[in-house]
Amino acid sequence: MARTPQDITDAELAVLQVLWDRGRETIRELTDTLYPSGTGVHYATVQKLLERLEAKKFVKRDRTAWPHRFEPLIGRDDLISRRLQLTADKLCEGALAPLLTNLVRATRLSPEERQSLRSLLDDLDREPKAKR
Amino acid sequence: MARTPQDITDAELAVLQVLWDRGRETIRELTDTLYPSGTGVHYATVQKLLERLEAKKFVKRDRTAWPHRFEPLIGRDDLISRRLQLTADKLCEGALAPLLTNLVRATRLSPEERQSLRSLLDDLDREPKAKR
DNA sequence: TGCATTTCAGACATCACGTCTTTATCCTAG
DNA sequence: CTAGGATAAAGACGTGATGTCTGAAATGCA
Repeated sequence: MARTPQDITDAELAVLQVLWDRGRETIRELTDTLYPSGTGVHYATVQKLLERLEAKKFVKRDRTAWPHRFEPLIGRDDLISRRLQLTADKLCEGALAPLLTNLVRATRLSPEERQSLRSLLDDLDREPKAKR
Repeated sequence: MARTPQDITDAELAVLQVLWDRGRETIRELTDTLYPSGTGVHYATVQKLLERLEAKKFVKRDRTAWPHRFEPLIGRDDLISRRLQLTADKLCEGALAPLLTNLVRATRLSPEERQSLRSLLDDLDREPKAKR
């Protein structure tokens, strides 16, 4: 059984999280955020992680700026969707509905959350094929 | 950044899926199912995967039977829940609600599915702390 | 009792992934 | 314009996860 590498590894995700929070950042800025007490050894690590993320089209590198600036090409929601689909593929033959049911049961939804979920469903009723 | 091993690997999951379908099985039966054209080389592989699953408490080995019989200790829904929580931990600080919202948006819910989801929510309104 | 099957313990190869090293390139202070 | 510091680029490396396989001991059956 072939081993399938992860789409985004944990270390890569840590970098991505900072990019989601802060937007356009340089390697130096990212390194300082990720390793506040860093001795400077970690710069190359962040650099390599960004290089891999760029190769996988998850971040964009602006080479016109100096030093280069990086920004995410994938949003948090996009990644959530992707991970959910991967889970569905492995456990439900690709169907998302079982995940949905599971979540509704498992989540301790507050009345407010239930209500907002209902309005979300109402929205979907109203715009069956709208772009959002 | 420490690498965290998976709870259940892909190969282990393949074994577990058969157990979910068929219930109590021997290594031989599982091997024949997983490798229909198997030359018998795979027996030990399945054996090792079951050994690891047992060590992680995901399957139970009945040593009174001969040959030993295995059955799952974790259900498909349990694993779905676990994987969803892991995803939430990595991407939403543990909160499941964002996953739920994401799914409702992403899934092409038919009107019927929306309706059954609504009644599920109604159930939750009615039994705030019931056992199910 | 002999044989086939199963059990058990462990070895092994490959690869993912986080980290580090080295060299080339670029900007800027003086 | 040059020297020095920072950055970019390419690659090497170690550890560990994971799938697979080997060999020997144990067990049941003909």
